[in-house]
Amino acid sequence: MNAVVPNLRPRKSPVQARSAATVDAMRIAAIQVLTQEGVSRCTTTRIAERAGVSVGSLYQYYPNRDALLAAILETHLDGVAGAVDRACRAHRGRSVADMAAAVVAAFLAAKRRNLQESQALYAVAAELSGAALVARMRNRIVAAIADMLAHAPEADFDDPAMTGAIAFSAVAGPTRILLEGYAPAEFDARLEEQLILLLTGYLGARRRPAGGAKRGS
Amino acid sequence: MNAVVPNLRPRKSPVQARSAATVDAMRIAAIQVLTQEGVSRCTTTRIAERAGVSVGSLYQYYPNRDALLAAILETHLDGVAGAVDRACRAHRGRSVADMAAAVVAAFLAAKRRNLQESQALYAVAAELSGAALVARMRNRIVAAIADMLAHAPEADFDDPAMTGAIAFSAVAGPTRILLEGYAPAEFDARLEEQLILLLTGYLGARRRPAGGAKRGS
Amino acid sequence: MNAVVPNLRPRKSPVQARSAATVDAMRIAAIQVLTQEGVSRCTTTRIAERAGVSVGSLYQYYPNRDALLAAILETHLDGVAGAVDRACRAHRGRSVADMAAAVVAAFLAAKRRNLQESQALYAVAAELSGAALVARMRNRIVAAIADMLAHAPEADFDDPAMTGAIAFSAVAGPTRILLEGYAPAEFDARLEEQLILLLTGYLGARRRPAGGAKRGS
Amino acid sequence: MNAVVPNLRPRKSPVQARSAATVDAMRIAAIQVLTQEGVSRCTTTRIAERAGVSVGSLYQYYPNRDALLAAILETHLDGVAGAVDRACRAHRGRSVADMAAAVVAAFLAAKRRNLQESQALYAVAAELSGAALVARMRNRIVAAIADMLAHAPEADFDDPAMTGAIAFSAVAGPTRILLEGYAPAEFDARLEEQLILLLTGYLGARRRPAGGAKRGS
DNA sequence: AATGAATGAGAGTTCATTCAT
DNA sequence: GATGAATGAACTCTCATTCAT
Repeated sequence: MNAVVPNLRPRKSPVQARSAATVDAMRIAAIQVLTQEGVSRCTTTRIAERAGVSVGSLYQYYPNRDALLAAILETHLDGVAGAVDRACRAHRGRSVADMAAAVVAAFLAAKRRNLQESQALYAVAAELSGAALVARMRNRIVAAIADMLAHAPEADFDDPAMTGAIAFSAVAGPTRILLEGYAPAEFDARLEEQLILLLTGYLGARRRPAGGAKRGS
Repeated sequence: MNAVVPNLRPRKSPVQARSAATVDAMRIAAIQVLTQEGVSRCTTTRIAERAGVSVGSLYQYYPNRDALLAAILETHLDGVAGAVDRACRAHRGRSVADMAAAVVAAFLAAKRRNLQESQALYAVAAELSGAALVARMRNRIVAAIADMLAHAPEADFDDPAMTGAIAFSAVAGPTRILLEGYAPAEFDARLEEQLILLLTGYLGARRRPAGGAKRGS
Repeated sequence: MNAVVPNLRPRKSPVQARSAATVDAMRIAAIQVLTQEGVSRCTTTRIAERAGVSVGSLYQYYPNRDALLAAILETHLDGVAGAVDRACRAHRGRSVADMAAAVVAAFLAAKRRNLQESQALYAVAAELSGAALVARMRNRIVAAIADMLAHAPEADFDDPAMTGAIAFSAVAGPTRILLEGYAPAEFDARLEEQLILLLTGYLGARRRPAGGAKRGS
Repeated sequence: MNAVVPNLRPRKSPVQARSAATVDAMRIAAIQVLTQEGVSRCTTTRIAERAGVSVGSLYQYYPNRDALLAAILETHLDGVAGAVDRACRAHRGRSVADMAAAVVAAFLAAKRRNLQESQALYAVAAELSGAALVARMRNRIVAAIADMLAHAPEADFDDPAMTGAIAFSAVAGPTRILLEGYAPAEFDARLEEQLILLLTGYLGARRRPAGGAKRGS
C-alpha cells in the first residue's frame, strides 16, 4: 500500500457464480500469502497463483494490488464493527457491567472467528490506506459504544465519545497481543475475563451517579 | 522487512566519532523517508541520499536494508522499554495508584519525546521481523511491571505477569490511536488522565487483600 | 501495428445490414479512441466498449487488432486516393493551372471531410504495416497525376511519374502540418491558395514547350 | 509515447566517460531496434539488450521509455534544424534561387547524414510527445527561413512566416517519401534537383517586385 | 452469433546489492 | 573508506486473444 492514494474501489462486482468463486478464492489466497510470506512478499502473482487463477483475473476485479488488500481489510473490519455494533444495540439500558461484558465478548468472538484473517491483516492495516480504513471502523465502534453509554440508566458519562474511544482501544490493545501469536496459552484462556475486569473498572470509575457534578471522577 | 530472516546484526559498531555521526544521520534520514514516503518507498538509495552519504556507505554499516530498519526499531523500543523499566524500579513499594500513574507517564513521555519516530516505526513493526522485536521489548516491560506489582505492599496479585501484560497493552492500545494521528485534540489532552484512571481501576480490581485466596478475581 | 505481418484481411465481408452497422460502429469507435487515448492505448477492449459490442464480436470481423486498424486506414486512404483519382480524370486535357488547382482541391477536401479520422490515422500510418498501405495509395495517386500530366496539351513532361510524385508529396507535406493541429488559423485559411501556387510553379517549371529538348528545365 | 505527459527530461547527464559511452550505446541501440522491430516492439528490454547494458542502467539516465525516445528525437531534430538554420544565415542577402538551393541542400544533407536515424524516428515523431517536438523544431526552421526571406534584396514577401512554413513543409514531404524507403532509385537521384525547382518556383511566384502592391501573387 | 471472464506472455519500472574506481 | 554506476530479479499492470456459456 503506497503513499499515493489512487482508486481503491473494486472494478466490478462478481455477478456470475464463477466470478464470485474467483473473488473469494483470491481473498482466501491473499490471507494465506500474507500470513506465510508477509506484506512485502504478498505480490499479485503469488496471490493469483495461490488462488489458482491468472494475474489478469485479479485485475479484472481490482484496479491494483492495494485495492485488493484494502477490500479484504474493509470486509474484515466491517464484520468486526458490525458485531460490536449489534452487541451495543442489544445492551442498551443494561448495567455497566453487562455492557462491558457484551462489548468484550462480541469483539473477541469476531476476531477469533477469523483468526488467521485477523492476524494477517494487522500488517495491511499498518500501511497508509489501511490506517484510514481502521480509523473509520474505529469511529463506528466508538460511536456505538458512546451511544450505548449515553443511555446507561445507572450512570451519567460526561464525555461518552472519549470514554468509548479509550474503552475500545484499551480492549483492542491486549487483543492484538493475542492475535500476534506471541502470547502464552494462559493469556488466551484468561483474556476475556481480564478485559471485562478492565472495562468494568474503567467504566465504573468514569461513571458519575446520575445527576452528579460534571467531571467528577 | 522481508519474511526471510537473514543477518540482521549491524556490521560494525560505530567506535569512531565519524561513524557515529553517519549512523545517526542514516537513522534520522530513514525516519524521515519512512514518514514522507511510506515503508514500501523507503529505499536504501533514498535513505542514503537523504542522509548525505552514498549507498555504499550504508552497506558499510548494515548488511542489508532490513537490518537498518530493525536496528532503528530496536533502538526506539529500547528507549521506551528503558523508560518504563526505570519508572517501575523507582516506584517499587509505592501505592498502586502511584504505580499506575508512573507507568503511564513514563510510557507516554517516551513515545511523545520522539513523536515522528514513534509514528514512522509502526509500519516497520508490522512487518514480520519487526513483530519479534516488539514482542521482546513488550516482554521486558511486562516483566518490569510484574516485578513492581509483585512487590506492592498494599496488595497481592495472584498472577503479576498476566496482570502486567494486560495492563501494559491496555495502555499501549489507546496510545497508538494518538500516534496514528487520527485522534482529535481533546483525545491528546485527556489521554494521560484517562489511562491512569483505566490502569488504577484495573489494578485495583485485580488486587486482593494481602493473604487472600488464590485466583479470587 | 506490429512488425510481424500476419493476416491483415478482414474475416468476413459485411453482407448483412447488421454487420455493416457493427463494422462502421467499430470504425468510428476506433477513431475516437485513437484520438482520445493515442495509438498505444487504443486497445480492442476499449474499441469494442466504445462501439457498444463485445470484444468477441470484434474478432468476428477482424482476425486481430492490426487488421482492424489496417482496414480503417485502408478505407480512409482509398477515399482520398479515389477523390484525387477522379479529379485527375476529370481534368485531363486541361491547362496545367487547372490541373494543379483540381488536385489540391480534391486532396484537401478529402482530408478535411474526415478531419478527425485524418488526424487519428497518422499514428497508425507510422507503424510498419501502415507505411506499406500509405505507399500503395501514394502510388495510385501518383499514377493518376502522372497520367493526367502525360496528356497535358500545352506541355510535355519528360518524367511524369517523378513529377507526379514530387508534386503530390509537396502538397501532402504542408497538409500534414494543418492536420497535426499545430498550425495557426491563418495557415488553414491560406493553405489551398498557397498549395496551388506551389504546384502551378512547379509544374510550370517542369513543363517543356511541346517538342522541346529532353530534360531542359 | 503515451497521451499523458510526464517527465521527459533525462535524469542525469553522463559526466564520466563510462556513462557517456552507455548513453550513446543506448541511443544507437534504440535506433536499430526501432528500425528492425518498429515502435511498438521497441521495448526498454530490447534496447538495453542491444546496447549491451542492463535495463536498470537505462533508467539511470532516463525516467522512462518515452523520455529516451524523446531525447533521441530531439537530438536528431536539433541537428537538422541547426543545419538549416546555419544555411539560412549564410545565405542572407543572396538571390532567391541561391536561398532555395541552400535550404534544400542543407536539409537533405542533414537527413541523409543519419539515414537510418531519420527513418527510424518518423514513427517516434508520430506519437503524441514526438509531435510536439517536431512542431517546435519546425517553428525554428520556419523562423530561420522567414528571416532569410525578409532580407531578400530582390524581392519583398508579404508574409514571410507563411511562405517559410509552406516552403519548408513542401520540401519535407517528398523527403519523407525518400526516407520511408518506398521510393525508386531514380527518385533518390533526382530529388534534390526537383526540390530546388519546386522551391524556386514557389518563392519566385510569391515574390513581389520591391515596393509592389500587397498580396499581389 | 454474441458475450465477456479468463488467460498469461510481456511491458515498464524499481530497488537491494555489488564492486571497479 | 567512500562512491555511485551497473546489475537483473522481481514486481505491478496491460492487453490481444480465446472459448465456455
